[in-house]
Amino acid sequence: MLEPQRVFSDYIADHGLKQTPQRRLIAQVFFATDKHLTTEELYAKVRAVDAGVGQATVYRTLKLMCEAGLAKEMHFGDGTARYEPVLDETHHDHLICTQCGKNIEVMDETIETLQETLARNHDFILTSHRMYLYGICSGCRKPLKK
Amino acid sequence: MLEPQRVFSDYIADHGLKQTPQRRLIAQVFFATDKHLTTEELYAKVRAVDAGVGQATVYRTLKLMCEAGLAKEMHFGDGTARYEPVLDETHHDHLICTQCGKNIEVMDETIETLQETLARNHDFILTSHRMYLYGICSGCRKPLKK
DNA sequence: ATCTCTGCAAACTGTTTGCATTCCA
DNA sequence: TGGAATGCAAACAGTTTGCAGAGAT
Repeated sequence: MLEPQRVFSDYIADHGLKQTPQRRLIAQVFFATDKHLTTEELYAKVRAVDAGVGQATVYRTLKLMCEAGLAKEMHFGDGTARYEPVLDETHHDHLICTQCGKNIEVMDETIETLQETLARNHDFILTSHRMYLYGICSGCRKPLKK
Repeated sequence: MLEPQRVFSDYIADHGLKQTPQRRLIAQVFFATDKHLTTEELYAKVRAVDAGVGQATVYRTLKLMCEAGLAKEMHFGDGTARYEPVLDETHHDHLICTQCGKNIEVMDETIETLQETLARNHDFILTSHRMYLYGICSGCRKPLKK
C-alpha cells in the first residue's frame, strides 16, 4: 500500500496548490481510519488535535481529496455524505448490517464480470459501480434461544 | 399489477389515518410515472394539477408512502433524495448514464444469486440490496466526427 | 365533536460561499 | 510579494416542524 498522504502532497504540488498544516492534519486523520466517516465525525477528530481548524476547511479538504482520487463520497440511507479513503486501487462493495451498522467490504470477481456483461448488453460502457448488500450479521441474530 | 392507490387507501384506513384529496392526488401523480422523482419534481407535477397543495404535504405523503411500502427512497450522487414507486414486487437494479442521466432498470438472476451466496459466506442473512452501474450509454458516445 | 391533515412560515441540518486575513511558495 | 488557504459567518438547499385553521370520520 502506497503512502496516501504522499500522493496527496504530490497532487497538491502538481496542481500549484499549497501545503498547509490543516491539510496535512486532515489527511492524516482521515487516512488513519478505515471507516466511512461523515464530515462531522472527521471534523470532531481533527478538532481533538487542533481546535483551531474550521469546518469549512474540512469540507474543502475532503473535496480536494476526492478530486485527487484519494477519497470517495458515498450516500447511505440518511441525508449525510460519508467518505471512504481510497487507500489503494482495490475496488470493493459493501455488506452492511442493518441492525448494528457493521460494514464489511466485499468483492466477488464473478459478479464484477457479470456487471460488465450486463452493461454491455444494454450498450453501455461501464465506468464504475456501487453495490450495497443489506442484511443481518451473525452477531445480531444469535440470541434466539427459547 | 395490483392497484397501488388502493393499497395506499387501505394502509391509511387500517392505520386510523384519513383520506384527503391531497393524498389521493399526490399518490395518483406519483404512481403515474415510472421514473425516479425528487420531491421537487413531484411537487411541481402536483401543483400543475392543484396549485393549492403545499410542499410539506408532498414530503409528508411521500414519507407515508414509504412507510406503507409503496415507495422507496434512494440517493444518487447529488444531495437530493429520489423516490421510486414500488408498483409490484419486481426487484431491479440501476444502470445509469453519467452523461445524460438516463436510468435503465436492469435485472440479472445470476448476479442476484451470487449476492446471496456472497452474503451467506460472510454469515449474513440478506434482506435487500442496491446496485448501481454507472457508465456511458450508446447515445452519448456516438457523434465523435470532427 | 374529535382528532388528523393541511398550508404557511419558521426552524433545522448539511454543505457551500464571500470576504478579510494569514500564510505558503 | 502574490496567489492560494483559512476561519468565520452568512448564504443556501433540502427537509422537517409548530401552529392555527380546515376537513375527514
